[in-house]
Amino acid sequence: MNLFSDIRALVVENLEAMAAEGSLPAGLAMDNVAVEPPRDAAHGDMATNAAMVLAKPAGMKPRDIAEALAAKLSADARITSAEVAGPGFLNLRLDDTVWAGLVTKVLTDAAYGRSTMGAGQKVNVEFVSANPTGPLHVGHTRGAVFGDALARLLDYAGHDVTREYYINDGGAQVDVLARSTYERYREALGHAPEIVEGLYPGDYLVPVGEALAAEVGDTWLDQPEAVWLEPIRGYATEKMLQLIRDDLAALGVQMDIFFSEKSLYGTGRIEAALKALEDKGLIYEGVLEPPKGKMPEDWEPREQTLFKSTEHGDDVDRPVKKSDGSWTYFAPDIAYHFDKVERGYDALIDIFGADHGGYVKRMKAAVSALSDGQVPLDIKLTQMVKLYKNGEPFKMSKRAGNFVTLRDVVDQVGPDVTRFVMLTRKNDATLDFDFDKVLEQSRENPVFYVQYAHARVRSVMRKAADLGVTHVDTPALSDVAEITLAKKLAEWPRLVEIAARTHEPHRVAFYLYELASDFHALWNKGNDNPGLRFLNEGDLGATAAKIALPRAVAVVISAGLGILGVTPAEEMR
RNA sequence: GCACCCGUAGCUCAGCUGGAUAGAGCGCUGCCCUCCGAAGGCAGAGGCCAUAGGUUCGAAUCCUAUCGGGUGCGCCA
Repeated sequence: MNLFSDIRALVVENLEAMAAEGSLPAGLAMDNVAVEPPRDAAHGDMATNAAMVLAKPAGMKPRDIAEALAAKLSADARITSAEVAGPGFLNLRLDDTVWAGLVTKVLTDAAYGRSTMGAGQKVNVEFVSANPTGPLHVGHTRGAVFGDALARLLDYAGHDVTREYYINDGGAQVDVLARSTYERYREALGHAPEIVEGLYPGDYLVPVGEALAAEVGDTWLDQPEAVWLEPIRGYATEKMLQLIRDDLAALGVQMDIFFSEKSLYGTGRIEAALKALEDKGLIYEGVLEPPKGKMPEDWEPREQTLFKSTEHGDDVDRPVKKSDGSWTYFAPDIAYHFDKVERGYDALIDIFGADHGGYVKRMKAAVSALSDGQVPLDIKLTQMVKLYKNGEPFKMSKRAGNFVTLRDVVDQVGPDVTRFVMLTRKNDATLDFDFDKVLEQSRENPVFYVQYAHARVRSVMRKAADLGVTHVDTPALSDVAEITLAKKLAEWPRLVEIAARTHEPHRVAFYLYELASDFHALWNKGNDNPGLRFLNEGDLGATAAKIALPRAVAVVISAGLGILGVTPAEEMR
């Protein structure tokens, strides 16, 4: 149920009645008719732009349409007043019982806020997809949180969501991993490791080397690389993947599919994907122009196999084969996305770090070409996370391989705080993450503020139970603070749909903050006005009615936090 | 040089398929605890929405240009 779409339906219904009566031309498009919460509460509870939108096509004055519509709408029991305002807005006021009914709805309908707008569409969300060469760092953490929250949001809005991780295990970097592991293996057998430039220096490979030594003994010691590279690569990659899985689990992220890049090689799948493009006349041999203004030092014109991505919106065509005939990175990526298309998803979403922004157009071009424009691909970029400690920038020593890992963050502040904070900024805005401030317990910290509201409600519920109030009655809402809060609850289903449509889970976090704010305001009003307190020891019947509103607030906060992947707090400690 | 993202209060940021007088926190000023959790709340001050044009009933939002910041730009993944 969505009160705004209910009222919009009512508006449209009456406009159509007007058309039937001849007071409006027939056949007008109603698509742009909107019913929205007004920015200013003085303008009523809801406003519709119907008269302004229809004035031109109808060839009528907006105010004339608005007044005729107002007269009709007033007949509905839910609407207490309909006033024409400004250039032709129609401001609607709803009966107090509507808000009370809404609160009851929140408490009785477990699906309140869920949307069917997804209509069961199959959506694939690919995120993190970090190279399996080490633990996840802060940047990956943001991608992981964003992707998982988006997946939860889409699920909540009625989509059939698959979470997927693309393992880059086919390129040179897993060879580097193998060599780095080999040195740790030698180290475990009592030899000094030679971590030369270009190898991964991180000590997270030490236990891997030890485990390997324990398993195979000295069989590979002093053996040529050709002997051990492949088995160690497989071994180390598997270990790294396990590490990554554990890291994600610590954050509360669970992938449905781990897709191996390697599985695309030697199986004809890359060839098949490129064949599909070739059949559409999008593959050719050619020479690219050097980029203007920034001439690479060693530029030489060379013929390579190119994908005509410009046919699908890219700026230049992109190579799929290097001049030596081997695949570029882009080729398996095309094959991977081809696979996703063939698996029958209705929509694809990729989440990249902002440093991969240059790949957006070519990837979209590839999917557009491979699906004949049938499968939309949305690519969301997550911006950098800047770390701070006590207001000071937090320096990472990359040289020693000591970067701040997902584990570092989760161990220090916990998964709930990590997740919420990472969602308090739009995905394409840089995020400041201060290890101290995110744990601060003040209004400044949205995590705390929202959790505090929830904890306060739970506290009230515990006390109500102590008083013997076990049921909840229909509330009688009269004070503006109560009505304001109920209206905020009414916005929830609408907000879910907007957030899901725009692929922006941060909107949920901001909404929860606003909801908490309205709740705290009502709470404090109870300090001055005992009639607004939720508990009344002398009147348990009144208490049963009064606790409906806060309880509904907790229900929605809990649902919203669920989308963010955050556990609601029962109490603050 | 080209592409993408960003530019909103002193600071950090929201702002709905284009809607009315652009919002919140921090900071600043002044208030509210014999009262369900004051870890909160109320009120005030603070804006040429980078700049200049355009589209229309209406623009922070859409288009063009300029300025400023970030990211990326064939045989790296």
